[in-house]
Amino acid sequence: MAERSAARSSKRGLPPGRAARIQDVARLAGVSTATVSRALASPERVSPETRTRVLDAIAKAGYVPNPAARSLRSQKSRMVLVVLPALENVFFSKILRGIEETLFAAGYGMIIGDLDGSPEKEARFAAFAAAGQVDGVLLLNGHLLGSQSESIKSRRKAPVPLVALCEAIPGAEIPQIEVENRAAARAMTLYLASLGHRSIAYLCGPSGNVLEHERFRGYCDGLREAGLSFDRDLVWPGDYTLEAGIRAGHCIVERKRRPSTVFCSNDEMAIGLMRALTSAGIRVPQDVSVAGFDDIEFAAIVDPALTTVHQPRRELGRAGAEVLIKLLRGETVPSRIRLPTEIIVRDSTGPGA
Amino acid sequence: MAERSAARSSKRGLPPGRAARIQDVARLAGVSTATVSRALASPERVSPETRTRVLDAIAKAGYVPNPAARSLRSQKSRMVLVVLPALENVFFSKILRGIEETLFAAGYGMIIGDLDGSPEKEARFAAFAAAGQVDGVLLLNGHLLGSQSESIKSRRKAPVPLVALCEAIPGAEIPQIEVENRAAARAMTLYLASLGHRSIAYLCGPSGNVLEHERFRGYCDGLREAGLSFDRDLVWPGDYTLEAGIRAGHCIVERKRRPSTVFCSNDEMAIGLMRALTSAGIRVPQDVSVAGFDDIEFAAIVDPALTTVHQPRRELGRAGAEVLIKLLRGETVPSRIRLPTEIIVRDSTGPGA
DNA sequence: CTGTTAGCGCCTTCAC
DNA sequence: GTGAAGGCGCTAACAG
Repeated sequence: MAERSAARSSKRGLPPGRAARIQDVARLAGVSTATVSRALASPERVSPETRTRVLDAIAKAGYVPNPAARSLRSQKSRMVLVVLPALENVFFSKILRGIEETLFAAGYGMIIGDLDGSPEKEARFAAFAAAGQVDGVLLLNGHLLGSQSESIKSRRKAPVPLVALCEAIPGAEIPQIEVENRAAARAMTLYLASLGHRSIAYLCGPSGNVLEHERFRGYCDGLREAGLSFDRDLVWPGDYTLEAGIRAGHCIVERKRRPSTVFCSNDEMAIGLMRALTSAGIRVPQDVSVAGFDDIEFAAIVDPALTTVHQPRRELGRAGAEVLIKLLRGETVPSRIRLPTEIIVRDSTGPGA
Repeated sequence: MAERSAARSSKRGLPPGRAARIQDVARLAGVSTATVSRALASPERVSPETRTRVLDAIAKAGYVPNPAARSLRSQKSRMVLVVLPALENVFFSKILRGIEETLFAAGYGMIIGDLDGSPEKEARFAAFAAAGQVDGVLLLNGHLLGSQSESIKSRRKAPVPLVALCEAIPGAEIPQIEVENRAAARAMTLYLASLGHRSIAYLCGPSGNVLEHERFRGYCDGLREAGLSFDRDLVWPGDYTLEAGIRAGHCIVERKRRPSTVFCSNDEMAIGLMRALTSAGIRVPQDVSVAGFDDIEFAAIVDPALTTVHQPRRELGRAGAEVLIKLLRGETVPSRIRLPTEIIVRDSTGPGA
């Protein structure tokens, strides 16, 4: 191959059009390329004076190691793939922030894979990870990427370390980081009961969602402990969207026997619900109390401000990234981390009848 | 180097622990590696039967080309760096979505660089791009990355194509995509004037922000065209945060002479402002009208629903990504694209006194 | 402590 | 239409 062999000619000085390579630095410093490499990777293995010469040469040449070459040689990309179901969902932005800052500090880059409900995308991200394009994968989507589940089931070790964030992935033996969903939902239910509410409705997230399942179980736990009976009519379907909340609100308006409080399994739905109620002249919390889950930024801003379960989202992201980084370093990690939540009492909940 | 020469031994069948390489496929199909490569890159240059054999072998081997090798060889990474000032800012999520889907469709991956106000991060992202880790950069942060400005100033061509999104970068000769900020702010100001308002206050974004400057000029344009005089006392400092809106609200509460309407240069501030006003018993829009800018998702949900300027955020992301992709393909692109906005009239604005 | 050397896996020119 | 072979830039093993 002679494609660009001309550029290979070894004159002194830097050809202006071309990025500096390790060779250029080596010549400038009067050492071998191996020494340059070592001066960068393990400075202690190089004599101080040589190191200085090399670093000077690097600065003079404006040398930046070529990541593709590095990665081909070392079989490491120093990149992590973060897979999420819907990028525009505001719930993820703070988590992403926590992930990004932690990865960055450890010298890793973050590649975003937005699933967008498309199996084609999912397959390509799986292939992407399988191809060694990334050193690890952080899953925020509640399930493994198509082919990964097969390779895990078949007992062959996953090609890259996987860590699940937010939504536990049942059956998969990968580290999982999540908040205490069940305990939090239980605590909120108990809190509502402690206000005197006897009919506590529950607005569900999408069925089949693991995280949702946990929250629902927490709600049941809470009812039981408060001595309230479970009423199927008080459990309404939803899907975490504002619209689901609004729909649920309309249902309440039409009902004769209204529950005195509605516990929504996320804030978006709670906000939509409140909006529908107040538009119809039903006062929150005087007529109906409403509680949410997540503590998104706008929970504090809506009127009335929403009582909800606070999730430490940034910490969640940090914890997930930290676990993955440890895994990449070959350190052992806990198989499951559960971060505590906190009930934030605001103005959307009041005493029950 | 004998590190893993053992694994290099060429037996038939796939050693289970190792990813398939192009060699494996070539052997399986009984052709050379060059033919495999061609069958993938330019199928028409390979005979149909050979192609079939190769594709079968690829499927059987579960072969996925190694991106690091590809990228080292071709000097292309098929990755784009997206630089943004603050990942947790909900304003960016839909833009990111538009970017991601467009890049994905074109076969590019998206790496996120969250600036987080840290010069260190900025420097590293600049180095990252300079190192050829990515084929192009999409800037959402309103300025060039440190070293980039130098290399552009010094007339050396930028090492990778750059495209600016959202905030124009003055002086930099790179393609810019943005919404009609000035025209939109003018239109909103005229709309407020058309409602009969004579004292239209303006709550600013951070000073020095280019985008903010445009909006402010649009506000001035609007005042002039409506025959209203500019009043320095009606221009208040802000910084795009909810808190700034709340602070501005408190100021209004304390004033004797209140403006009849406040045009906030983003929705967060408008929402904070409304919250502060209603808490103090000032009614929106009966006592004071409030308008925002951006049309974030919650603008439609707050009570009263916010009148604001809608930005086509997803399209913005798409357009930016498309321009960058064209640039990467060597096609010519317009130096500036301005996407139209739309005034969304909701309930936070009413007739002026 | 430093230099020499052999590839990492792929693509592409050149030759047939 | 296909094969042979070199090298993208770097680092790890080995030798000194």
